[in-house]
Amino acid sequence: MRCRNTTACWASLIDLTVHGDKPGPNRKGRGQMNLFTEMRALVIGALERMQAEGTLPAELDFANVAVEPPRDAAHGDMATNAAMVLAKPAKTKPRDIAQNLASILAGDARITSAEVAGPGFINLRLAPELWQGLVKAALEEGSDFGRSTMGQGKRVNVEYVSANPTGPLHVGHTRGAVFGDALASLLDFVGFDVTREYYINDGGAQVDVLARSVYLRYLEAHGQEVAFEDGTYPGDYLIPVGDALKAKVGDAYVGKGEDVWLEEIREFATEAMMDLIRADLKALGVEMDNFYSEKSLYGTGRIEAALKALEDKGLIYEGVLEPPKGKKPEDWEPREQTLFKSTEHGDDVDRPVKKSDGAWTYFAPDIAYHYDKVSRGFDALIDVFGADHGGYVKRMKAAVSALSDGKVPLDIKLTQLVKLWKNGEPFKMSKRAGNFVTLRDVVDQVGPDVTRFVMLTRKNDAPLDFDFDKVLEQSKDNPVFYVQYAHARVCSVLRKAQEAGIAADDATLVGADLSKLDHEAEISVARKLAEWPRLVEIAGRTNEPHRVAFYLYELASELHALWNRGNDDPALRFVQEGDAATSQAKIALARAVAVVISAGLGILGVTPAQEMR
RNA sequence: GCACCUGUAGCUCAGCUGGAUAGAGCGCUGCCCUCCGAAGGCAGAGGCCAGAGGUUCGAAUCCUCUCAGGUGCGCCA
Repeated sequence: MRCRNTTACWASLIDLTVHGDKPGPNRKGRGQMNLFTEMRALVIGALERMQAEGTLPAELDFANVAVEPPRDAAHGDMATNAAMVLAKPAKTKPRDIAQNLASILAGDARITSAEVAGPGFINLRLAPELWQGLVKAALEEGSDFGRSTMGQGKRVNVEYVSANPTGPLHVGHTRGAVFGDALASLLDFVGFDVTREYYINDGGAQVDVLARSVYLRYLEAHGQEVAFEDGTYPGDYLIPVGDALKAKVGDAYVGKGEDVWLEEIREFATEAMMDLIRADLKALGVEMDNFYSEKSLYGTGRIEAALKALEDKGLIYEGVLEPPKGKKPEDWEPREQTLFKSTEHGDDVDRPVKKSDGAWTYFAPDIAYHYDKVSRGFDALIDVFGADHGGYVKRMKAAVSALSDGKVPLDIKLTQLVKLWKNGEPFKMSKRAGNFVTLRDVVDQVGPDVTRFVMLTRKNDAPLDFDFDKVLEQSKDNPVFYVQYAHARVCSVLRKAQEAGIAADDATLVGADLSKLDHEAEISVARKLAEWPRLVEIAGRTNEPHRVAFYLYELASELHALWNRGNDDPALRFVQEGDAATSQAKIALARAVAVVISAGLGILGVTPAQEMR
């Protein structure tokens, strides 16, 4: 196991060895079908037999023994590295182990061939019955096919969006929202108990600015001329808030000083903004389990309690920080501040928790918030930040490490910028100017499904180009369309079967004679289907939902390829006129693809299309 | 100056706790669609995985250094 620093390691949370030996019941009580873990169990069993026979030493660690899909399909269906991994500890040549192991494996009914290749790989070919069984399992388990118990029901808190309640969500937030939401769904799918959370930054100076901006709109609503100077939010979205305030309090605040209205307007405006944000999220299909208010930390002793916890560990002191080396602020002068000794938990410098005037820094409530998350008993935490917050990763991890005594891992995922394009021109946004591109702008134009899928077609830490024209294009160049089209084609096949008088409901298909599925082109699709349970575990282990999107593209590609083969070879078409039994077997395969696409899109939060127009 | 992220085909990007001859789409080249499933299909060319060392049976992947780009660096959240 490899951990980057002394803080708790995310990977340590889950047992990294694949445990498919005994398929445990999932939440619906159904068995789990994962051919890779099944074959790995077979390999391990064979190795143990070799130990019993004395051809392998008794004391061996099988943790690194893997059964994987080969890169080149010509190598077979699956490959194991067992011989190479074990050669050294067993003090034997890889090929000797491999020969022995291969002959044992070849004796199993599920294996049609086991060949030693390359430096000591064993390439396995699986009996057709296994692929047929897999298709059947996919149909039986439906949307639960691929669901894993890897997370062991451990509780994970995923915090995402957490935009300041000062305006509507913009495109950058959209990516964070989609990413966080898909990640949460993914973790749920692999067996974690997930809480989706939004941290409302309603305690800082920015909500005072909001209140003053709303006050200006309020005066405007009373017919006054107002000027939006620097340091106010000039966006139009505050006009209705000013109107609403007028409707609520009449002219009670007109001509009055801040001491009269600031606090109340702040409350009013923040609530209005959160309503706006909640509506934005809903339009995107994001639903939080919990909204956590920063303000609730102030005046309740909770920040003090969190800092006390650090102090009790000897991690708080009064000191003076060194100025930054390269870019020295003009007005730099040494000041004594209250500091958190984050360097003891992997940070580069200690961080201030109090400003020079004695007020808390923004970091203090963040510490308290994460302390609260730890106290609520989560086994792991995930924060999704914009890439511009990359500088806070280490200090946040340090804080959580200190507060949980290294027991609760915190993974922080950064989402990179989204570049918008339209008509070949880049779209610019500027929150200050008040004319930024909002989440609504995007969702209204292309819909939530396209928005979500496209946002996940790139790794979270890579910049993303979002082209309004291209994402709506109905062609193979557009992954959204390509995947949706595959699902729609299956739906079309089902409709066609019905027209031909062939029963194609799932109950019938499960009972179909799948032994008819023996063509290489069909097995190829089943082989890709078999990767699904494995893929979601990898994606869940790395907290990378984009892998699901890429997999779905590959799976769709397999279906399209089979469909195209049907153009040339009528025997490969799904609906075989006048032959219900054969049709049902082929349709079962297609339907299994649709089931997985549907489940995968479900994780991404995208609705599968029944038909394309 | 320091930290983090990024560097893979002409372009945009995948690449599995390290695995075999590094993949996809676009673009390019060639072939195929009068009709039954072409909002296309098939095939091909195209790579010093930024560079240099190291660890390993094995490195795009792990470690060190260098180069290039991005982001961030107390009294802003």
